[in-house]
Amino acid sequence: MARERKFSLEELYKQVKPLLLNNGYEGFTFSHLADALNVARGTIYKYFENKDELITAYMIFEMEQSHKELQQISHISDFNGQFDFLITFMFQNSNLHRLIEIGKQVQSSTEVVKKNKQRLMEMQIDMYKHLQDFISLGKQENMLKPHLPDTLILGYIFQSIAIPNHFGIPQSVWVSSIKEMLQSGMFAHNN
Amino acid sequence: MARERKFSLEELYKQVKPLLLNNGYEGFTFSHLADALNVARGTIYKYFENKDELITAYMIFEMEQSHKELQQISHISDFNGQFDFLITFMFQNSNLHRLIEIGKQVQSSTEVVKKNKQRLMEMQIDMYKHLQDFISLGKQENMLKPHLPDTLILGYIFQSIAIPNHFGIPQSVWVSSIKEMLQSGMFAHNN
DNA sequence: TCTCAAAGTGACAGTTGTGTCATTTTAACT
DNA sequence: AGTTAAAATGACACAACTGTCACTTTGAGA
Repeated sequence: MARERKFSLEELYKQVKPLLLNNGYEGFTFSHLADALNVARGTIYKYFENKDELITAYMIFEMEQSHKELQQISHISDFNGQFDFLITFMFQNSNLHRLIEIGKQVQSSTEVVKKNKQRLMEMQIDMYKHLQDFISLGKQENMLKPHLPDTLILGYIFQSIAIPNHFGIPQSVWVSSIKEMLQSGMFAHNN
Repeated sequence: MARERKFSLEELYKQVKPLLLNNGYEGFTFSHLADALNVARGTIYKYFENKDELITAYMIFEMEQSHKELQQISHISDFNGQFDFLITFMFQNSNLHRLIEIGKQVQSSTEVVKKNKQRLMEMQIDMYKHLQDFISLGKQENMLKPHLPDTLILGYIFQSIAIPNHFGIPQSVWVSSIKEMLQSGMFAHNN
């Protein structure tokens, strides 16, 4: 007996993404989203109590996809393969980073929001565990410098996608340069 | 015949900084700032037409200080000295980065705002020139790999300050690890 | 001590966003 | 064709921020 919905949750999330990335947490409004969905603002309140609930729910959705993708890393046996996989993963999920930053701006208000934030936290820890295994493998195989802090190694890999390519250097050059930089740094080894 | 002012521009800027860093562009309001200064909101309008004008003016103020500091780099003759100087500079100006990001959210509206943005742009270019010289020197002295794009090298150095030190690794270890990472990467050179 | 202009105030009108809810629309199922 | 419950709507009350401006306060200088 139910009337057909004008939009699915997936469609909604798809609209949320650019709005959130372009306007940030504070700049994101139900009005904008309603416009993007060609729907009255009130309608969205049928599915989400408020902005924080919507945003955290969206983040979980986005995270779940990335998480699933990243899990594939454990099916690769050698370190070099994992390293390549991780670089590719990063470039394919380049805005995940910014979304996480935006997510930090959500103040836990409702019980639901608290639960969502909890869930997100768990997912991040879980992802981190996978990456930790990657680092461990690298150090075990004597591929990574053992004295560098794990968190710095991971941080470096993740930050590298955020480097702005202002001068439009071709993607292939850019990516291979980043790989080289991560592996052996910027100093010429002439000494 | 003028009455004494309740706050100086410097005092105002000092209050702007945390408000902007904590709440972002959209989250920054004249009300908050007025509260922080113990002043009526209307008072601030005596000095700034609107939010964009205030924020860009503040950015110029902040930039000028960093710029002056960075200029010292040209007094250092050798590349290694400049490299060390730059790392120190970055850590002392760790939020400059975020401020520039926030600055990008300012839509040019007034004529004054446009001028301020223009001025900021020029300062950034000027700073970039100094850094460009640094890279050139490094390549000339055969210290830096000649095939890596200059903008990537610079980007890499600047991103490194943004790596979150979640696990509270001691500052000295952190900084020296970052230096090593930049110089020779994360791979053990065992082949 | 008086003057006066700069500094500061707070009330007003306008805009934008929030959350609610009584009402209307829709289509699947009798 | 009629029923019905989910889906959608849009108006309402409220809150926060913006920009303006007539007015008040203040203290340096005549």
